[in-house]
Amino acid sequence: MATQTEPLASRRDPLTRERVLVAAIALADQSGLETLTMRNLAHELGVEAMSLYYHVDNKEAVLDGMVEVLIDEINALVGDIEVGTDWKEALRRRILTAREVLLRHPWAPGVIESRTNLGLSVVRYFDSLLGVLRAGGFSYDLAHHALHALGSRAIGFTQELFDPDDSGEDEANAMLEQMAGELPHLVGMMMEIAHDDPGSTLGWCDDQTEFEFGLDLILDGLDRVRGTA
Amino acid sequence: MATQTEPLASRRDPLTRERVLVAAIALADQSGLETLTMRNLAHELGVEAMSLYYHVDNKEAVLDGMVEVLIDEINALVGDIEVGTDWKEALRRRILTAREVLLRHPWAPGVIESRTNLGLSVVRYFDSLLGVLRAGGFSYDLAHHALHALGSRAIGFTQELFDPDDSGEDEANAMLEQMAGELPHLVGMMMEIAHDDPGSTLGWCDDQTEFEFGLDLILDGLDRVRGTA
DNA sequence: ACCTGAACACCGTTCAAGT
DNA sequence: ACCTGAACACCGTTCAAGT
Repeated sequence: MATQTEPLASRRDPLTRERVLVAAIALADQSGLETLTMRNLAHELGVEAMSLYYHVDNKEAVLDGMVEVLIDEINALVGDIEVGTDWKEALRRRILTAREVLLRHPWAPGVIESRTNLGLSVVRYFDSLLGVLRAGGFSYDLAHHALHALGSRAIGFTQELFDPDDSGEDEANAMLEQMAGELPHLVGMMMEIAHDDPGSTLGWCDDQTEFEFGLDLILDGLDRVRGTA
Repeated sequence: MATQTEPLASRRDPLTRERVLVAAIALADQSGLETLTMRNLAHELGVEAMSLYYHVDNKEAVLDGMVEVLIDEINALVGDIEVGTDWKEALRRRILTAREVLLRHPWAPGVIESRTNLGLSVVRYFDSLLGVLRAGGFSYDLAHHALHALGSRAIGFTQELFDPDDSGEDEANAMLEQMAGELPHLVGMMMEIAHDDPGSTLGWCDDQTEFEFGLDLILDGLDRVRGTA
């Protein structure tokens, strides 16, 4: 326990690429991606902004590296999951494991989707998914389609179009009621939900439930086309 | 035809919110989203940057408005599609119509996903999808799950994780070959593709085919759970 | 009502210079 | 080898002022 109380890295330790990336992740986790500026990041490391450029090409490289660190973490967890017994379960467990990691880093989905080309760790992750599919009897061609069909779900997230945890909930409800004539099905749905579970309207979506519903829908679909083709 | 040769709007016409949004879309279409700055946009309209703020709250409002205009266009096209004969076909046609519009505006997916709350036009679009599902016999609850399962596919796009049209293709191929030992399934897939269709490796994905494959997989899946539940 | 000039508080980044 | 200070070219945005 004595070693635990030591600081992880003294302010006077020389900077490394690794330390920069870890600090960037911590900063984005705690304060949000919009406060991740080169100046803030440098300040967090007890250094001037320009020092970062000695260890990292530019800000894009920082974002690339943050994703890399995260997916490496996923790869480490996912490597222990056995392949071959049941491809659907093996894939499902990998994806839900990846999701657990990403859920701890709300900035990750947006940053991942903004990368123009993904690094080696993501390639490794997809190679392992491909391995599961192949072991499950998929042709390369069908496995390729499968990964496209899963899309970002393959690494454990979907970008929700309407994010409910925002403040504009009451406002949105008011809009809906006012538009009752123009949006008949939407208000019908809201009314049924209000009836079944009074008090909850827009905040009722359980992201994890929806994610697993969609995931299982696709996995079951793939199982069927695998049998057909 | 004489009226056609007249400029759409004289430089001296007073600015309107509408003209700002249309110009913003045109600028993003032609030069990419990164060149859509308030200054550039103003210049395009023959005006100073600060004049924009008289018609628009801020840049976020411009982006909101651009999405709004786009989805309104989709709604107009989609309104003519009949409901009721075959829900799957009706939904499919709506989604593929939306996709056709979005494909003309490469910046749209990213901007849509970056909105914290979507406007009325998107709500209207989803109401119409809900209508199709209801007419097809879906309960509100199942229809709700269905829209979540479709995610951004419901408005016609998926964010591709690896976008192939970029310049780094040869580089990526070189990486793959070097990593042959570590990425057995990926190189196996590449080799099979190279064998079947020599010369094409990373650029082989047909986005439209993959989109429709995934879409049909989900629609078929929904058809089955509808029967079950 | 509609537009502008000057200015502010921020960015990421370069470059020559320090130790 | 590693870090810094000053400066540059950009952002979005405010505010008082012009017509």
